[in-house]
Amino acid sequence: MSRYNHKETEAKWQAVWTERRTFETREDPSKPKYYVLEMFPYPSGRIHMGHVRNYTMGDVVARYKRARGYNVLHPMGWDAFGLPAENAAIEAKVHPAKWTYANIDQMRAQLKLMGLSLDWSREIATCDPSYYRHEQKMFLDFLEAGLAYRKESWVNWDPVDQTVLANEQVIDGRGWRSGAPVERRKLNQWFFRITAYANDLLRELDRLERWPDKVRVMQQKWIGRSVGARVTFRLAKRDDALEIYTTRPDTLFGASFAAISADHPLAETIAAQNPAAAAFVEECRRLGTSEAAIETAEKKGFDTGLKAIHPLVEGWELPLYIANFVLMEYGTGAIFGCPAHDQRDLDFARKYGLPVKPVVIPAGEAPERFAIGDEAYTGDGRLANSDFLDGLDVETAKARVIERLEALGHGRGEVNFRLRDWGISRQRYWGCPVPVINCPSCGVVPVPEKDLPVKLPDDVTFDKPGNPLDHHPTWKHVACPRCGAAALRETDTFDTFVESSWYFARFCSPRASEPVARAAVDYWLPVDQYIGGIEHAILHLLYSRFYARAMRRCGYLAVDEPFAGLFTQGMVCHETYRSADGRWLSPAEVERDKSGRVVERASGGAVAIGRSEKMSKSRKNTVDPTEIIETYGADTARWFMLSDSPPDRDMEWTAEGVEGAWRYVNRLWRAVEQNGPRMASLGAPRPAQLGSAAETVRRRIHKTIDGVTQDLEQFRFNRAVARVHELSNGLAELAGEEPDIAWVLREGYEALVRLIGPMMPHLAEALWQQLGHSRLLVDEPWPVAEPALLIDETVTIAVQVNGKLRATLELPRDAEKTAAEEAALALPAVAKAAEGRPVRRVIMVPNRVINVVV
RNA sequence: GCCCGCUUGGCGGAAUCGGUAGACGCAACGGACUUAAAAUCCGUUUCUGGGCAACCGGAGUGGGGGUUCGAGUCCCCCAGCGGGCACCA
Repeated sequence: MSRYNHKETEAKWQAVWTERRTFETREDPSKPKYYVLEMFPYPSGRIHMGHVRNYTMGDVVARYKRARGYNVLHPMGWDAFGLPAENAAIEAKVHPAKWTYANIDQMRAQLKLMGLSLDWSREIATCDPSYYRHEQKMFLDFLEAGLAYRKESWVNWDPVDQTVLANEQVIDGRGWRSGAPVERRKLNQWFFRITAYANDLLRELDRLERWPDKVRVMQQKWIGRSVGARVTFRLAKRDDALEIYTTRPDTLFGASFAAISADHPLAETIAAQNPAAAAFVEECRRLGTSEAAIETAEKKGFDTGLKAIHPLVEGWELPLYIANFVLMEYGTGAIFGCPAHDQRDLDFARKYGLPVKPVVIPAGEAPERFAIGDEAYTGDGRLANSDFLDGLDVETAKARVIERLEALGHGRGEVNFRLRDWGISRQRYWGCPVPVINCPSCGVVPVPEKDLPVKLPDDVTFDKPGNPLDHHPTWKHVACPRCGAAALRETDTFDTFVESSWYFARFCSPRASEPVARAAVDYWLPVDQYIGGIEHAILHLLYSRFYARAMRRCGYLAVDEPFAGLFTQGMVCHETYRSADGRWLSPAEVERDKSGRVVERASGGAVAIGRSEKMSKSRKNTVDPTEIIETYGADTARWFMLSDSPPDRDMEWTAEGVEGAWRYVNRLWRAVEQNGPRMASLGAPRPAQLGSAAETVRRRIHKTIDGVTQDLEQFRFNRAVARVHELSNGLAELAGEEPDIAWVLREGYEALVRLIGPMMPHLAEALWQQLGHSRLLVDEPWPVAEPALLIDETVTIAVQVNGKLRATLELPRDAEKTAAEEAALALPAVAKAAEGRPVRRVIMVPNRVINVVV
């Protein structure tokens, strides 16, 4: 008997698929389309297990949908701009382009070993001018449409990476990549007007039914819609006024102060004349948003001496503070403080001895007796101490106040969002150049379309910090396209999230001379199933949703939502190992000794086994996919990836688990080979009479087909695997040489092979051939279960007494209630459990349970 | 602090509508084959009491309470773990 040779088999079928261009796709209006996309990789150098998990899942979906008759688009490319390439340039003195393309070559070769059903003819790399030129073209369109703009603004500056970070890239006050504390700087920056779609991006989340709720909630919070009012406070003895934003206009009569952000223009004006104010503003800036968060923020303020006049009560003046807890980026950068009903305002009021007057009284409390202690009251209630609002509930009071403010010309209802415009400028080399020219007399001039792409220069140096494009001797010096005068090219490049915000559209027509070919995107978009990590739940997915809208406005697309279905996979984890002296050890560096203890391979020293964590270089708990594929084959790796854990949860990679998967591959191979002679009735018609054993197994076969189909539809790969195992076990037990047995055996193995096709494509293809087929399995349709075989003729019914299982009963399906009851009551176990008590009730759930209540 | 999710054998997990808890895999143990080992095959494996045994009983899905003929599943309270947001006015 031949042993299964994964190397030969996998190479063979990969070559066959490639030669036949099996997975190359084109638009075909006669077939339903299905676009499967996995988040494309950053070409870091080598693929990791996270990629294997991601692309295995995508491939199962793609191959399954293909078998179901869909015209499947399943492309792959490279998210190729980004910092690591520049770091490599600095550290290894290799040009970012060279480094990137070498990595791409290596990773492409690795991915090809996995046997993925990818259309490689559509491969794109975002660092290629043939990709980013279109991005530049669309940027010019966005500029014209008012969706891109430049403004001077405070930015998050990463002092290590020497670049600007989007708010989304600042985590706990630190740069998401460098981990360095972020500083604040004021720079001229390019932005995408994502806030223009804030409402739409929020509202449309409800319609993304095939997205995880979790992701929708995260985006919802990120967009952060709040309903309130903008209120004007005139300033006493000055001719200007202060605009504040509040969500609690109903509490205006409980005001005791007003406060502005240290970054508020008024604060800057005051600081210019008052050194103490300037010092306080400086302190706030230094602590910034980052430190404040870490310190759980003591509320601090500086009394400007100015007075804000209450908009509803003539003559009521409130002190105006500069306060460290007021954010310039939200609302108007100014607030009114109502200490009784806002915890921050209360903390502040207690510190500076300001009045605390409750104006919302909870039900059951008397207005004159209700007092605020250390906690602000933020709940519901009736208004009091509030003039014309007294006695109203909160919602009505809000509406009434807004009406009054509008009538007085002192304010209006306003909706605010937490979402900020997307800052896209980066002071880096390895990104797409912003295609504009800064002319001393014309200002910002777009690069004319005929001059696109603005290519990155190759001859750059990385020997000093900052932007190599800025240091380049000639690149930025150009003539103004408008007036011809000497001008400077913009040296900022785009945030790399820009490239990944539209690659899904480019895949539809990857060689088009325009950003997208309209017919192609109209056919393929939206992506039917997108698969990737939860870490992109906000940034990438929100940016892509914005981009689709922006592209639509500029006439490129007809869809707003790029991803109709989203699946977020869990991480791949592994045990961690440490030597006695605290060194992390990789799984390859440890082994089990004779007594079963885990020891260091090199020294035999003791090893402490740590908990399972996400595979990472720092913990050294990584396993190289290529080594696994070399040893066990791609099918084994894929099968194990799918087998144990639900795909949305973290999974643990174990050597034993891989071994188990590998055993199954071999067991199946042997089973088909060994049963070859028995199943030799190739293509024979079904025998007229099937024995009961054969009949039973047939039912199992068709139930498996049905179950696996549903499992794959619902991303329950682990259950699909379990069902395949079950059927395998069932077929292995099928004994006898009779024609009916042989026939059913053949039906069973054929079904099994077809069902594993999407999961273990090489093995399946080899077994399909072994079973005597000349067509490729990949071109075969998905098996269909015979409905009649999904329903059993007899059922096993649980018999309970008072809800406790006492016996089971074999009955014909859909048995009469009276007959079933009689049979149940006749059971000795029932009589025994009843202990002579009379039967009070019998509850029957057809085909499932009979419960005798005594 | 707020929001969300999770908690089932030694382990990963299964149980679609409230209806036989523990499918399937891993690990472990016992046996067959072998000079031996590996591989393979067969069997046992939630805990617990009784029995040589087939078997008979009890408990059991993080803890406590509730609804129900019946709860892993629904409701309330609590704990632990994980994730997201976090001065957003």
